[in-house]
Amino acid sequence: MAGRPVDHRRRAELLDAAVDYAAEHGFSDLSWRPIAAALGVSTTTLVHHFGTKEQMLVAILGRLRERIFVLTSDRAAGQPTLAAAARAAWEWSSDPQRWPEFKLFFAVYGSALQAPHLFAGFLDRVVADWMSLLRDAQGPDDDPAAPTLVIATIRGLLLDLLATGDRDRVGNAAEAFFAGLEHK
Amino acid sequence: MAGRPVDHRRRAELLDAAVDYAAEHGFSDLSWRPIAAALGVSTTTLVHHFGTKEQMLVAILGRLRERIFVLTSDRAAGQPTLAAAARAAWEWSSDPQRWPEFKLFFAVYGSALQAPHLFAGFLDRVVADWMSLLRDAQGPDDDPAAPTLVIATIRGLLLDLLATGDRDRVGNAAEAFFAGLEHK
DNA sequence: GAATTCGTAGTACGATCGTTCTAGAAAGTC
DNA sequence: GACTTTCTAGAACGATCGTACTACGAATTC
Repeated sequence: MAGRPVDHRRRAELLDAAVDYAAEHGFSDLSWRPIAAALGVSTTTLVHHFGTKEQMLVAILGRLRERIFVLTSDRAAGQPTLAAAARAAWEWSSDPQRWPEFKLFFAVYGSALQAPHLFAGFLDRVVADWMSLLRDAQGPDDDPAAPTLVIATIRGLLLDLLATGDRDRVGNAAEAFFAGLEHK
Repeated sequence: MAGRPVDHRRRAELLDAAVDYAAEHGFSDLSWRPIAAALGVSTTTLVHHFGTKEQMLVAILGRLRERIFVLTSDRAAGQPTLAAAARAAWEWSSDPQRWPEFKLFFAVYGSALQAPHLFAGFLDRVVADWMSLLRDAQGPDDDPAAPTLVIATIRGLLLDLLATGDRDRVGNAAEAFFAGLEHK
């Protein structure tokens, strides 16, 4: 009865490569053939592993969100205060090495806002994940305004940084924000 | 020598209709034929007024940025303090009636981050326009950190609001931010 | 009214799109 | 080795894409 077993590792490998490709070549114009060519496989292989193109987009965006969240939460989780967690998250996120990934993140975010039916899973978790992470660092004060503000500010500053590349101005603004968080 | 004069009003009319169409149907999958059908014209007419599809995208995003900036600056300009200007900008921007326009704004923003060569004009002005607006309200204190933070926070809060629709939580966070701005 | 330019539409071309079909090699169980 | 399922590739399909070409009414100058 059994036959060849499903190779989950292979799918994960292709998915990560697809995320890298999307970060480099953009998210809005993805199509089977160029991705397949870049990954050194046939389009049939991608179709076999991901189904339809829509399903592949959902898989890419899900993996991207997971990658960013896991890496950021490694740095932000376990911090003693909300301000410390915010500072840790910012310092990791604002590294120019992360820029392609975050440009892709905001491209996906924007697309999701205009196609909520397709990207419902992304929109559901894109704020909630971070809220629960930050509220762990927040301590007994359970006012959701503070973590909401931290998420919004970090993302807004990233949008500025990615658009202008002005690390000095944006970095100073971030520092002012964290300082205000601590003296409250 | 002269012939029929160029009808600039006609182009502006079509462009505004195209922006409305993009706000309703999404930015990433725009193509001549569906837009033309929705606007009740032929694709040839659109090509005639806008040139190539890339040029039409640039025109759409330019007009969108202009529309949002003009309308917001009507409310924010002339405010006595930075906090007042920020509050005015937020109160106008967060109105659910504006959501489709801002979803399009962030979709364009995300696409621009991944195609900076195409959307350089957008990226150049998307922060600079607001900086100059807010620094007028800022008064003698010319530290760019404060207006940078205002822009980032408002945009980050909008991202949250548009993704979650949670007006209470995001509204409270906005209020906390403005209160902090005033007592500084 | 002749000449010229603009606005609009219809048609057609080649390219690319997502997807399906067919087929064979690979990796398991019995 | 027989059997079954997965993985991969190639070819082909119909649809849609951006764009160029042709043509004609509208608006203006001379």
